Amino acid sequence: MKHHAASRIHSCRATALDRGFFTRDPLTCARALVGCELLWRGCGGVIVETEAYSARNDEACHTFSRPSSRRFVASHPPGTAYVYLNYGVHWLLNFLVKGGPEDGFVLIRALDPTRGIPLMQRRRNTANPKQLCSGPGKLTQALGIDGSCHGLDLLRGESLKILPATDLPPVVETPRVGISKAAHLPWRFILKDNPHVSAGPFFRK
DNA sequence: ACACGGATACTA
DNA sequence: AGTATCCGTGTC
Repeated sequence: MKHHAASRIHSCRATALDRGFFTRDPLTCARALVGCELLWRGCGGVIVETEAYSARNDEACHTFSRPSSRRFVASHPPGTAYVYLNYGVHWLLNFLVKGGPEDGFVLIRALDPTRGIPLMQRRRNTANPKQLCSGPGKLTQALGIDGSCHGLDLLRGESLKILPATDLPPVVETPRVGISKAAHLPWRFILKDNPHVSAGPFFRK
C-alpha cells in the first residue's frame, strides 16, 4: 500500500513536537521528522525529505567552518530554526538539534503540501503541486520563509510548528545531496515512494 | 549545459 | 579589497 500524505492529512495529529524531540542526535531527529507536518503561517506540508548535519566531525556542517554557526549552536535552544541564504538565491531551513549525544542540524528538503496550497502556488508561480515544495529552496519560497525566520524557536510562539507523524512511515536513507565534503555518508532520509521528494542535481533517489 | 546571486570566512 | 566556497533552481 502506497504511503502518501494526502491519505493522512485528515487524521488527527497530537500536539506539536516538544523540545525533547530535538534533544537527540541529528540522525535520529532527521529520520523521525519524516512524516511530521511542518506549519508556518497558514501554509505547510508533510516533511518527506530531510538531511542530518553533525556538529561533531562533519565537514559538510556549517559548524565545521563557520564560527558564527558554532556561536548559534551555543546560544540557542534545541528546536530553533537555522535559516541561511545559499548560492545567493535560496533560503534553506534547518532546525537545531542539541543536548543529546551530539549536536547538529536537520535540513528540511521537501514537503508534501497540505495547507495553504493556493498561496503557495502564487508564491511559486506555478499550479503544479509537485513544483511547490519539492526542494529545500522551493519549500521556503512556497512557505514565505526567509532570513527573518532565522533564530525562531519552534517551541515558542504559534506561527512555526511541527506536528508529529501519525504513524511510523517507511523511510529510505541515501547520501546527502549537493555537497562536496563527506558526501558518502547516508544521512539523507526520504519518505518511500513519495512524489514530492526533491530531484536534486544528480537525480538521486 | 549554464547563469543567477549574496553571505561568510579566508588572504593580504 | 579581493577571492573561494557554498546543504539550489530555472532555463538554456
